[in-house]
Amino acid sequence: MKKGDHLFLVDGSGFIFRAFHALPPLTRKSDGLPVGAVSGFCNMLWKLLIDARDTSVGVTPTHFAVIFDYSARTFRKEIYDAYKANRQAPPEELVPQFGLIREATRAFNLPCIETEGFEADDIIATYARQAEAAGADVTIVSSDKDLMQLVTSMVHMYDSMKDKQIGIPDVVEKWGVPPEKMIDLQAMVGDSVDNVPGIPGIGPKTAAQLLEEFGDLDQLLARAGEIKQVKRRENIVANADLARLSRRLVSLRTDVPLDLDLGALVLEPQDGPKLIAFLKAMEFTTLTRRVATACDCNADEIEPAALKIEWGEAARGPDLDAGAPAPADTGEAAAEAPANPPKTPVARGTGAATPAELAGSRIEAFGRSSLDVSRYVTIRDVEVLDDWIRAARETGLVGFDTETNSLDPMQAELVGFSLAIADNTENPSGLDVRAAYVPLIHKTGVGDLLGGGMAENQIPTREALARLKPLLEDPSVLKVAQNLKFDYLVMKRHGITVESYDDTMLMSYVLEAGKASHGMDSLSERWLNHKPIAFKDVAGSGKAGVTFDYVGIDKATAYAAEDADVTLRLWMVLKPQLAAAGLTTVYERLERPLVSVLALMEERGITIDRQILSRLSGELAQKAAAFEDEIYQLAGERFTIGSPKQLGDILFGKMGLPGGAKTKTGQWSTSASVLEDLAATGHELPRKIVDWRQLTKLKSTYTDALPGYVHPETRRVHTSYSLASTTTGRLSSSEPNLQNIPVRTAEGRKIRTAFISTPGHKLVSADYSQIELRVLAHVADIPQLRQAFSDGIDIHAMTASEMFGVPVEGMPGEVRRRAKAINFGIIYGISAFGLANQLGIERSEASDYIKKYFERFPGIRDYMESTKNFARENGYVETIFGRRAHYPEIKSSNPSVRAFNERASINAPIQGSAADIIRRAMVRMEPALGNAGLSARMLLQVHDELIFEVEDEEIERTLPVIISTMEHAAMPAISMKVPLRVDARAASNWDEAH
DNA sequence: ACGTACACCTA
DNA sequence: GTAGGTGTACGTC
Repeated sequence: MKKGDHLFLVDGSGFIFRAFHALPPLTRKSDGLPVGAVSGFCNMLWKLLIDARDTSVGVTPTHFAVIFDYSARTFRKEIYDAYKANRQAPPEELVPQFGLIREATRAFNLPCIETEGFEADDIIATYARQAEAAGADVTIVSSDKDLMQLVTSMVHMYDSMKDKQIGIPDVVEKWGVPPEKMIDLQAMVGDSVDNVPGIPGIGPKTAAQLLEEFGDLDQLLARAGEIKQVKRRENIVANADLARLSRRLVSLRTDVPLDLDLGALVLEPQDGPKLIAFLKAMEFTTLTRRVATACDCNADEIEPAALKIEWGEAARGPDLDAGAPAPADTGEAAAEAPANPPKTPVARGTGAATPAELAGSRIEAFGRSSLDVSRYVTIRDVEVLDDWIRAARETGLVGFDTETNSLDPMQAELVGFSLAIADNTENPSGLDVRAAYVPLIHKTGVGDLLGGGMAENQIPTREALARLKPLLEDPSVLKVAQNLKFDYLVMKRHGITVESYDDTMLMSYVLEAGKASHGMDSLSERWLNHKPIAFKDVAGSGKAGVTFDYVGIDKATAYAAEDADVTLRLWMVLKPQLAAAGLTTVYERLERPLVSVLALMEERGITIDRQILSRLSGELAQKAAAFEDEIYQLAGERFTIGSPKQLGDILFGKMGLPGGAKTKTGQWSTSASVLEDLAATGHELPRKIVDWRQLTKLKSTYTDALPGYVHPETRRVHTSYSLASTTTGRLSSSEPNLQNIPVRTAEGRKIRTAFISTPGHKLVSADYSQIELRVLAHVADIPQLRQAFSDGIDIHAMTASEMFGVPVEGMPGEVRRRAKAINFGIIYGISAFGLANQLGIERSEASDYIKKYFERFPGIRDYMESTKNFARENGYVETIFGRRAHYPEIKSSNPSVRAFNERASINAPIQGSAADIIRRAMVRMEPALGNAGLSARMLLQVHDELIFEVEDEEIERTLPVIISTMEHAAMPAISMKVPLRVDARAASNWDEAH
């Protein structure tokens, strides 16, 4: 084992315990063998392997072992006879499962490890320390506090049930002491379950406080006389020996003799048939199906394994006859991860051996297939609708699309919906798709003044939705949509929360960000060789355009059913490509879960105070008008100040001022920087233009426009986030864009005061400090940067000090400003031209700075070079989580196009990794708040900042949850080499909270 | 009515 | 120097 390797150590006994208690006790195989714990264990292990496997970078385990307790008789029992004496015998139905679980582990092709006389924890400790010494990272899959003493910067724990990483800060947060003091803390506190005595009257809080004061247990025992509280002092003095004994009991041994050395723990590929044979023997149908899909095996052709453990009639528990026994599959389903679509019927029967082959054959097959428009049907009564829904349930897969009368999902009314089903019983390659449209509120007539009544023979919306709801909310049926967030919101507003879904737009985004667009029409042309009917061909456009409820039902069916059909076909083409490219984890962890999170945020919206905006607008109008008068005076005529062309004529023509830069159309530029330069040479007019522009910009874009976005019913502003419109993985916000609300100038900041909390609440703003520079320090592994961030030093001052040899103390502001510009320049893929522009210095001087910078930080130059080379070789770059950003023009023969692509590909891993981190934080935020019993509502995201609305009384408890979730968001996939820092504040408006 | 250029707001 | 979105002017259809 070596540096860069990653060892996963699964606490098998802990897994069994949790699996047993998480599942209904009566889960049995058809012959009565209880298998609930086995089922839970297999599901948890499978999920862990899948979650960890698919990414090409980061957390991928290279070594893996599942560790079990051997027997109750351990060395601790020798030390202390009462150890674990309280422990009851395992429940009767668990006994036969221990052996099965070991068999299961071997069926997964994983080392199954136990050593006589030692507990699983000791084996884990031994392996963890050995791996750490070899320079490898370790993840201990357990949430047991007894293992927390092992946590270091290299060794983390991972609670797979809660998907929660436990690192040093989490231990400190939970117990009040760092991991290395956990032994002393446990020794003092004791453990009633394991019968570790501890010191009476000392709990975790007191123990942490005493350790803080005295350093460690030995010091405490030696100086116990100093403790003021009489009772506490007496307890400690009287029980000093018990505390020392307890310490021996809770200290994990790191010298357990091991049969297998680290090298033998190398993670082997799954043996599909072997695993399936075991799972079939256990009658775990859902997991069997899922594994078969992942391995592309045909489970029907595999014989169930012969089990070593049989369960005879005589051994049946009496409870089995008492009530109806639950089928084995029911218990298994209860342990499934909620968002995991269990059925992928069309994935089988193709004979493809690898994901890449499957992807290739799908592309080929679907590129040739044609859509059978004649089979599209209009559903006009519930009986037929029920038939379709039943078919969807049987297939476990359905294409879904909504039709509405507005592009704004917060305003849209549901006009109809369509379903597409893959009929794979006749055609195993899954090409046979049938689709239907269900019109709900189509009108007759053209919607003019005469109105036009409701068209006939439509299912009442209420009735149709009552039928549809169980399907959309059924976790065992996978719903496939294009840009699902829209449909998700529309359905949510109709009381339906879609569960188990895939989004073809997001799949395309993960596969091809930067290379191609992800709209349905272009996806269809690209992958299906089919041009779908254009919306404007059914609904018209412009003045002649109508909303979809005024489209005739026949035309609507052709359009809408086709959308569902195309979506389902796209899914079949794109899904295997994710696996083939190793991008499933990116899609499942960074994209798909954000659909519901963002939908929720958009639905919540944020309150704006229109009075404040209206007052500001008036002030801005007055000030702008005053400038206009002065501008006309100075220009000697009236003109359209907002027209760069007219302004250029005045400045550079009539007034004869020297022109600076040119725009790309050859006009003289009138940009702020040009005008600033002119102002500096003593001209009055340019300065006034700049000021006028600022005022009118604020007025038109913000104070005048924002009130128009207030929702008539909610009275709040609901932005729309786009998940798939940037190359790097950032979100974007529009209608209105709430990611560019002014903050830089005092005048602009006033607009932020109009974003307010509802009564009894505050807005909380939490933002990452310097996240992109921290990511840079991590990916380029720059010692000085890592050190500075670890020490909490001003990073720009440090840079300046390194470069110019100026001490940080008393550094002139200008020196720091230059270093700051350079740091930003680095992130943007620095060029001498750009840096010179930014700093207002000569290109040659900027060039010298860059040279100097690279001398001081050679690792940055290396990073940039290797990133560019990677981009040239692969056509894309990757974030630390494996997200790809494509730059197909990086080899352009045009030097400026090429240089631009090089800078962008240097920037993308940095910007994109930061974007991935906050995405992970957002995905975890809702459950984190929920688990903490907090009602805080996440409202907005602004790239490195999250804004929440929090009840006044909950603010104090909420801030640490938000901060911790954000700071630990990279883990466990990535252990950052620099800490992430988050600042958070609460106030009644966004300006003060920020 | 729609598209492009320019300018300018954010991280 | 990176990544976005929007308003205005002004061109084309």
